[in-house]
Amino acid sequence: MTQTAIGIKLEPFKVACASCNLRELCLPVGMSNDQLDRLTTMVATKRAVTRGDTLFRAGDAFQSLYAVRTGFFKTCVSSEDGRDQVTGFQMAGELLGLDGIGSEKHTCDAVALEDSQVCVIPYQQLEDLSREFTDLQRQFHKIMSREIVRDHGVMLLLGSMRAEERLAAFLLNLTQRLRTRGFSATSLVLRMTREEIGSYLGLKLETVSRTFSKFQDEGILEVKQRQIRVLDPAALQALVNSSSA
Amino acid sequence: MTQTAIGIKLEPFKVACASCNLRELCLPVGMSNDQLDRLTTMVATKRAVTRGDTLFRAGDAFQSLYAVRTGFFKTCVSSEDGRDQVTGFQMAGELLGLDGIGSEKHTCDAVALEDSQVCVIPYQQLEDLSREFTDLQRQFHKIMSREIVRDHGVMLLLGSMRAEERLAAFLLNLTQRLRTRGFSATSLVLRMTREEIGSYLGLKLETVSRTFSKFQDEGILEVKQRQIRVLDPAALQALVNSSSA
DNA sequence: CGCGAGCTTGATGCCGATCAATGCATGTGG
DNA sequence: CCACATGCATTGATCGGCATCAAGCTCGCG
Repeated sequence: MTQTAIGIKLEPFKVACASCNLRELCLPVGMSNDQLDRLTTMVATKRAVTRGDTLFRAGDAFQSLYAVRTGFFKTCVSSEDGRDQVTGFQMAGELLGLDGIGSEKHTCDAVALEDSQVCVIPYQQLEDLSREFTDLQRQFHKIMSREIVRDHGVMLLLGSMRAEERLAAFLLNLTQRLRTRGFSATSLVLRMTREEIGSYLGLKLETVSRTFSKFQDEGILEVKQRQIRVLDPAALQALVNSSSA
Repeated sequence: MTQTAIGIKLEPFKVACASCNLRELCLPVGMSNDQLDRLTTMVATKRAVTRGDTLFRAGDAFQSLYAVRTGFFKTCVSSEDGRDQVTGFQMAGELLGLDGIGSEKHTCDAVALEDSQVCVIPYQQLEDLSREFTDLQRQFHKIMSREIVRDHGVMLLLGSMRAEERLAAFLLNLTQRLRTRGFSATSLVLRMTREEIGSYLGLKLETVSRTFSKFQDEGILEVKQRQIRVLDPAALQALVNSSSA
């Protein structure tokens, strides 16, 4: 591992997309071995991001997308005044930086919530390669589209759900994504603070905390700081599905 | 104009992208004349949608994107229970249907709020053509990326703004987009009901109505049902920029 | 061991939801 | 052309959920 002048760690060794355990979640979905080799060459650069550091900031020139290899990120936007909003939490296999394509500048901050590693995907090269490989093109478009759909889901949550419903939806989403990655669906460690959860869900940290406590009282969760055990997933699901109207 | 069996009006005549007054807002940005001809061929099919009718519904198979040529749309998602949320309002030059790429099914309803016409963009052909023309590829990616950025802005609004700030942001966004299209930035006719505005902004229709009245009392707006005149745009801007914290 | 960041819990207040009535414009059928 | 229905908007009164303010508490770490 070498260290550049500005402190970004670059790893010269290759991690082949073909042998990455995230290949079924990430860009390479559905690609042939030849194509995977080309993709591997494109994403040769890795970057380590220490907990608390930013991968990119709003305003930075947009050059690359990033695929989370290990670790956990949040993205947040902020308006001219101090207001800011967590727009998402990203885990292994998920892409960061799609917001930057439109204006050729990043429009949000991406912050590592634990020590993390990302594959750097130079955008120009991704464009070139996706003109060659229709599967890559298709997959990339799908990823962008799913991000839009995900955002619409968050809008629904922010626009029409009450605090308990929001937190239930958040936890179900997290556990589902962890399960997809082979982790337990019932036991998890939150990587983010109550305040960050609150920002994402449009709630204050006290409300998040109270709602965790309520869920615990009701036997839905076991909460020990950031250690969460889901005792009654069906109850969470019922909350999300129960129209408050 | 012909009429198909299922009542969709198809217009056989061509409207060339090259001579469309929306070409600087839509897909063709930056393309050469040759490329524009190919694009024109691709979007030969037009479709008319009567006020109140849906262009597509959640669950419909995804085949095409749509570019609004004339008229006005809303898109809305709904959860299994009755809850639903307006996720956007689309006017001339804007694309509809990006949500469908990810799952090959549409995930929201697109409803015409006035009699409208759209250019049908067969997605498969768009993929093919954008492998040929890097400008088209680039522009398409930018449009998707901007949709993501727009959604993040809405999340910020829903997550951290109060009612007045939301409505002010909404009005500023509308007037800005109208200005881009050569319309007055001060005088506008709302195409949507108070309830639809409320759904988009995460407010009840009564709150929207009260806030309009408040703005009128304060001399910021003149409100006559759906006829709006913006008397003091700076006041709206100040509201959006004033951190409530 | 003591500091501090983050979390919990309580008391109070406010913004926006809810419930309810009225007003206003458009359209329809007698 | 009027009577009435219908959909949308306005306005008022009340209520409730979440924010806010304010203490303590927990745990990791120097």
